[in-house]
Amino acid sequence: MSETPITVEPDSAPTVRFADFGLSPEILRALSDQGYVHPTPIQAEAIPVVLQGRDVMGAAQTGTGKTAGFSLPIIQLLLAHASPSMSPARHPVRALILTPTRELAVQVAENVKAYARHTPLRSTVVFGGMDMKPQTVILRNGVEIVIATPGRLLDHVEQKNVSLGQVQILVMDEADRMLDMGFLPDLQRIINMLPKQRQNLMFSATFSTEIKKLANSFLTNPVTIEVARSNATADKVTQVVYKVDEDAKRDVVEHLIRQRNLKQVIVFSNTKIGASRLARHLEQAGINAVAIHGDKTQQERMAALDSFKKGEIEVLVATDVAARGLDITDLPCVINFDLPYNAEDYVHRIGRTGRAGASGDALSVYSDKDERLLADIEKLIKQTVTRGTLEGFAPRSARPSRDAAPERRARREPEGAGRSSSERPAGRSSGPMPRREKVDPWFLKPYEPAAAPEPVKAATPSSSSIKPAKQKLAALLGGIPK
DNA sequence: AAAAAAC
Repeated sequence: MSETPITVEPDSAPTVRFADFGLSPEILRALSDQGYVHPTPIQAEAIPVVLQGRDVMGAAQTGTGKTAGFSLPIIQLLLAHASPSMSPARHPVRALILTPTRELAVQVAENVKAYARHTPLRSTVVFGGMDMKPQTVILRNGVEIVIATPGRLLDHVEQKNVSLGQVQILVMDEADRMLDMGFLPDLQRIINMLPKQRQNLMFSATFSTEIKKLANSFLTNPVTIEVARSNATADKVTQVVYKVDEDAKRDVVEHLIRQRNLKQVIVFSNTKIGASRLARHLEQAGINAVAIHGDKTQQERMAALDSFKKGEIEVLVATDVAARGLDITDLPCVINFDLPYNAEDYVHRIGRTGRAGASGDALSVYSDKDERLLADIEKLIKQTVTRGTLEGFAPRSARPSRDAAPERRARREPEGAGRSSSERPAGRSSGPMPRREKVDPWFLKPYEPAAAPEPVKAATPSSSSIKPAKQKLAALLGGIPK
């Protein structure tokens, strides 16, 4: 058979196929159902190691195919090794996969279900914000694989809907995110319920000191798997930042969406309220936009994601609930309405675009006060981001925004009073005043600069602000039994 | 400083 030779990278390994791993015919059939033939790098590395029963510490980001990297060998292991015959339960939980967000749990569960579809293995997903009852029925009927967010899983355990005493394999997905989100105590409680003898897989986007400590405390002699850091993916993403007046950010985002005629874009906001307001602003401007964040009901969150994926919605305005994990593929563009406080999150956010070989744009708007955030980001990604200029954008002069919250509008001083936005106290736009008695609202007083524009403490290391949290974490980590 | 996650 004479094939036209194709260009191959000089030292690329011979092409591996899923069929080479000794996976069962049922699993291979599920893969071919989906048209998968060749594993991604992390799958090629992880599958054999997991099949050997080894613990794994994997550094991999979303979009690398890590879900299949752990779920395929797990399914294989569960098929190959029968459930312990002593088990009183007919279908004890044998594999437990924990994720930091509900949407990620759903997504992982969909994958697992698809890969296991031709096997007798049952799986289900449990997470908060939804009725307990349907989950309870499924758990009580018995499942081998559970995908869960920690809080709701503990709830089910307490109600004796599920027992974790037979778990053979534990997966912690997005472990760094779990730590960020303060899941450690829950994780600790869950881990204490599992058999001491088990296989552990931990995946994390970063290899921070905290993650290494966590790995040391509950992985046994793990194999470390690391695939290319996402900094490399940034090559395909064209990044531009626009410095604008803080109060003009919403209009600028609207402008960018119109100017570029964007039909599928995620806009990231640092706050839930900011996301809601921006979505409403865009809606009122005639752009089909929906907000997704943790204050929305689970039904709303799922509906938003669903209709965005279907293309019914053009703009998804999201908090970092959507920064990681969500498999919204190949977006042409991502916009940061706020620069993220964690530079790492910038990488995750822009990772929503420029995937699978496609190119993408990551646009960010920021204002004076965010210079430090931008500097942190550029330091992390080791490149300077292009400063863009807005063409054809006409700022509306200090126009009171129509969509201000009613209570805010009521407090707003009569008439524009011709005060430029830069004169306003910094706190105004960042949230409502504390609802306490004897309020002495700023708008009743003549304006004075807020406590002298904070002197720039050049000597302060950027990590100082998160040190207390780190110490607390270290204390907790020390408390995990080996 | 804010986000997420159990009721």
